[in-house]
Amino acid sequence: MSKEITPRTTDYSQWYNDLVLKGGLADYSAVRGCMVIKPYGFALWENMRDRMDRMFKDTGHVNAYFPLFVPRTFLEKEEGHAEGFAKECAVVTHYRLKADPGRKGALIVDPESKLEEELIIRPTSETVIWNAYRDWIRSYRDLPLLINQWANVVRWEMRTRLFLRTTEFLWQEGHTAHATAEEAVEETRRMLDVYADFVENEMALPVIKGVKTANERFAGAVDTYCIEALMQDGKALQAGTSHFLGQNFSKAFDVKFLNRENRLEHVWATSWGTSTRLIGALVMAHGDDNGLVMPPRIAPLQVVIVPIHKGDEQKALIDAKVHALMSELRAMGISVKYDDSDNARPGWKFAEHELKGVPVRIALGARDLQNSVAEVARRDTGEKASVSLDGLASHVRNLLDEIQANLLHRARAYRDAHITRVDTWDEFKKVLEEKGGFVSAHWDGTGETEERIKEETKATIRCIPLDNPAEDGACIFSGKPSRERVLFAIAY
RNA sequence: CGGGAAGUGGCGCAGCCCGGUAGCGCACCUGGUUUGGGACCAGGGGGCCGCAGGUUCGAAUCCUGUCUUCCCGACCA
Repeated sequence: MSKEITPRTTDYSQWYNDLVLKGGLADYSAVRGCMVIKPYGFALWENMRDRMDRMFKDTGHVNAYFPLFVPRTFLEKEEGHAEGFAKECAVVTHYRLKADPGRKGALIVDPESKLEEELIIRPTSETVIWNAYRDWIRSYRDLPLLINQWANVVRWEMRTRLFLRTTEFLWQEGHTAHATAEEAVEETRRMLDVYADFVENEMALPVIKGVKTANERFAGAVDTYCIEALMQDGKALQAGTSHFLGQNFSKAFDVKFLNRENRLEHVWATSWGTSTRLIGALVMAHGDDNGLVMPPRIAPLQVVIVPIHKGDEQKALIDAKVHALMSELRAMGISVKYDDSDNARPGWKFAEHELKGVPVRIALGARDLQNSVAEVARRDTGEKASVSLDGLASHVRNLLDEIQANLLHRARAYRDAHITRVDTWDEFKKVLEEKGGFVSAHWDGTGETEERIKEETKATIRCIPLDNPAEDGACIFSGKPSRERVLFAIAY
């Protein structure tokens, strides 16, 4: 079973699909636009989820769960929100089926079961949650309310791609309520930092923190902050968002609290989310033509050991060494698998584990045993080294750290090399066409200009970086004065 | 939702034009030999030909519809 992977240079999209499908992360399903997350992909998601969940809890948040269904009238309450999501909602209109009188065994929607009010399958949960918060919040003593939810959501997209954009996807959404705007903004920024921390340090993906322009803002938000990552094809991908919602939802759902002065005020809100889309980012940022490359810290499997032997006597000797090594590694908290199945030969196993992106592979043969060494191969660079069995476990532990650091370093070097400062419209178009990546350019601050640029180049403003230095200049498109550069890119 | 392509054992494909009841490689099962980068020999199992209609004595093959996927566009995390 040779699993050919389309090289990136031949067809980047196909390469991505090959990695996801052949790497065993996910599969297509019988349902349009929906995918099956397979055990290997789900193990990855679980690792990501667990790390993030810990970080949320460490910053004072608790988990809860709200309904999948949103009454239509809820969605209507916040105007911007309603407009933003209306076009991509799945709607439940009936609650019962019945036998089709015309076709034996067939079912039809029972027209008698029409719902008085349609239920929307949540595209996000602001409305149901704020409707509940109204009853939960009375005074400033109830604040801040810091809640997160792990859930699935549905957005009826026209065109789907595994992990990057599917009709249903898994995510986490934090929804917090605060007594003051300052506190809510602080929360928005804190969670953005948590995301950046997670994505960079666990996923080894460098991100740029920034603010969205009005055009790119979340429907219903006052400000949308984001982390933007760069993929190997030069396209940007939004890896997480954190919104300052102001009082938009508390006003829409009439959520008030008594402040210390005994006066009623609307509360201030935030919401923030990351999704299984991050897996797509991971695949596209680190993968190569041999398959996936998993960052050690979230890899479903960190180390695989492959025995190489002739006959059972040799195998027994290798087994003994391997079992000792495995206990040592496990004691260090490292996940390890002994791939001693007899139905595949070493070469096949090597290729398979490379496809799956296992960070470290150890091959142990009779020859190695004689020399008290093992062959240690790292997935990120493909390098192989002969390493003494003595102290091998701690060598591996260090190597995992090194791989993690190298992946981040490599991705950062690529990212940094693909942030191009341009000052003319010709340059701007040229860089987008020929090089890709982020283009740092002056912009006059108007939505019209942003639109025009998008029409002509497909590039959008990914963000206005948070640590952006002030710099006087002229808008790349209109020539009007500008006070700072913003980051453009063609995005996923 | 428009334009293009594709759906045949688990995977990759041939067969379709010219209708006659399905084949190849890999994978799988059994036995044996093997094992340092995708092993070999022998034997064997597995297919509603995406689904639904229609034409026909007979449909993988012709016709109609429909579903799913890919690529490219318009919309979005």
